[in-house]
Amino acid sequence: MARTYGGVAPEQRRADRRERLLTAGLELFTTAGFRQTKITEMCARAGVSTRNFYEEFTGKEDVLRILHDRINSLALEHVTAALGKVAEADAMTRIATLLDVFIDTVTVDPRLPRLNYVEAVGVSAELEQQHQVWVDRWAAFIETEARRAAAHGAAPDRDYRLTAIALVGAATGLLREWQAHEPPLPVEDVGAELRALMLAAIMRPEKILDIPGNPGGAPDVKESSREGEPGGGRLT
Amino acid sequence: MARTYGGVAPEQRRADRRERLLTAGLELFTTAGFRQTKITEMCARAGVSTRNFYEEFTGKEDVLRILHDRINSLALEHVTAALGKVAEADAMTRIATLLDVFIDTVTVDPRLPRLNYVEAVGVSAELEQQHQVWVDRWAAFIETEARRAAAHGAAPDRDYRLTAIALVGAATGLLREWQAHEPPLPVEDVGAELRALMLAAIMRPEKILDIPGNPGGAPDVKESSREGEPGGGRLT
DNA sequence: GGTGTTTGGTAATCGAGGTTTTCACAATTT
DNA sequence: AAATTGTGAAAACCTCGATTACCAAACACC
Repeated sequence: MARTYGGVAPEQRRADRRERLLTAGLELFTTAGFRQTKITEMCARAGVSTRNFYEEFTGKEDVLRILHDRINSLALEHVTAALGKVAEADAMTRIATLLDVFIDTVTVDPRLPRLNYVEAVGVSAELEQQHQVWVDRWAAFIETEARRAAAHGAAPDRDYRLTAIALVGAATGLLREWQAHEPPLPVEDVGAELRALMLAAIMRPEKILDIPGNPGGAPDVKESSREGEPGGGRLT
Repeated sequence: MARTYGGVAPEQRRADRRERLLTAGLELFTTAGFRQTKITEMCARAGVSTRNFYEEFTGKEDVLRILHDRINSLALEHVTAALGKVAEADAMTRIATLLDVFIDTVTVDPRLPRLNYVEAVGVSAELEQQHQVWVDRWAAFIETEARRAAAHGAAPDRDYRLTAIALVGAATGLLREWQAHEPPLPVEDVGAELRALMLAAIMRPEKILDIPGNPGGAPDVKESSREGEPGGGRLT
C-alpha cells in the first residue's frame, strides 16, 4: 500500500484521475446531455479505465451531483469574498456586487449554467433536494441584503422570502436562456437586466395598486374565465 | 377497417386509450419521475397493452412532449381568453390579469408545474427546443403588455425583451419551488409576489443608480475578486 | 535482477427495459 | 352461422450499458 508510480504518489494519481473524470463529465453532460452519456465514454475521454471510475464514484449521478455542488460552491466563494470587500458600502451597492460577481463567475463558461440549470434538473430526488438547498442558500443571501437595505431605510420593511426565491428563479431563467441562445446574448445585458430587476424588486413600495375590495389590483375575471369556452382543453 | 367495437367507434376507442396513457404518464412522471418510469408501468396503469402504446406514441419522450405542450397550451388559452375580456382596461390591470390567470391555471394541480419545470427539463434536445419556443411565446406576451403600458405612459419606453425573459424565469422558479415545498406555500402569496414583481419590473425607471464612470451602479470588484484566494476552487 | 505486490486495462457477464411478434378472442358482416 | 378483421394480452427477443473479474504490466523491496 502507498507505492509511488511513475514518479508520483498514488494519492496524486487518484486525484488526477478524479479530476479528469469530472472534467470529462462536465464536457459530455453539457454536449451530449446527461441521459445520453455513457460511463464508458466518460472513461475513454478521461483516459481512465472503468475500474478506476468505480473506485471514485458510484455512478453517473454521483459525478453530476459533485459538479453541481462545485459550481454553486465556487460561485458562493466568489460572492462571499466580494461582499466582504464592500462590507461598509451601502445596501444597494452590495446587492449590485452580489449579482455582478455571481453572473461573472457562472458565465465564464456556458457549460456551467447548462449543467446547473438544465442537465441537473429532474434527474433524481437527491439532486432535486440538492437544488432546493442551494436555492435556499441563495435566497437567504438575497434576503439578508434586502433586510439590510430595509434597515437603512432604502427599502420597505417587509418579508422578502418569496421575492428572493423569485429573483433566484429570474437569474436561473435568464442564464438558462443565455447558454442556449443563438446568437449568444451579451453577458453585460443579462447582468444589467438582473441588477435592475433585483433593485426594482427590493425597492418597490409595498402596494403599487391599492384598490379597495380588490387587494392586489387584480380584476376578478378568474372565475368567469374558468367556465368559458377555452375550457375545452381539459387536461385530465 | 373502421368497425364499431363494443358499441363505440374505433376512433373513439383509440382516443380513449391515448387519453388514458397520457393521464398515466402525467401521474407516473410526476411521482416516480420521468427517468424511472417504465413504459410497461404506464401501460399497466392505463389498462392498455404495449402494442397499443406504440400505436399512439413513439416512446416515453413523445408522451412527455405532448403533456408539456398541452399544459402550456391550456394556460395560453385561458390567458388569451381572459385578456380578451379586459381589452379595454388599463395596462396594469391587463398585466395583473395575465399573471393571475396563468398562476390559477397552472396551480390547480401541483403535477402541472412539476412536469413542466422539473421533469421536462434536460431530457432531450427536442424538448429543450420546445421549452425555448414556449419561453419565447410567454416572453412575447409580457413584452406586448409592457409596450402597451409604455404607450399609455405608465412605463418607460425601452426594450423589454430581457425583462420579459427574466419574469418568465421568476414565474418558473417560484412555481418549481411551490410544487416542491413542504409545507405547501399559499398559492395567493405566490401570485401576489409575482404580480408585484412584474409590475415593479415594468414600471421601474430606466436608471436607478446613475454614477458617472460606472454605468449601472456596480462597483468594480470583479477583477480583484477573480485573482483572490477563493480561486482555490478552480473547476477545470 | 528476481519476486511479490499493487495498479490499470480489457473483456466477459449480467440484467433491465424497450420493441416486436404471435396467438387467441370477440364482434361484425354477409 | 361462418368468415374476416380489428383488438388485447403476453411472451420472446434483442439491444445496450453497467458492473465485475481476470490478466498484464509496472514498481519496490530483497
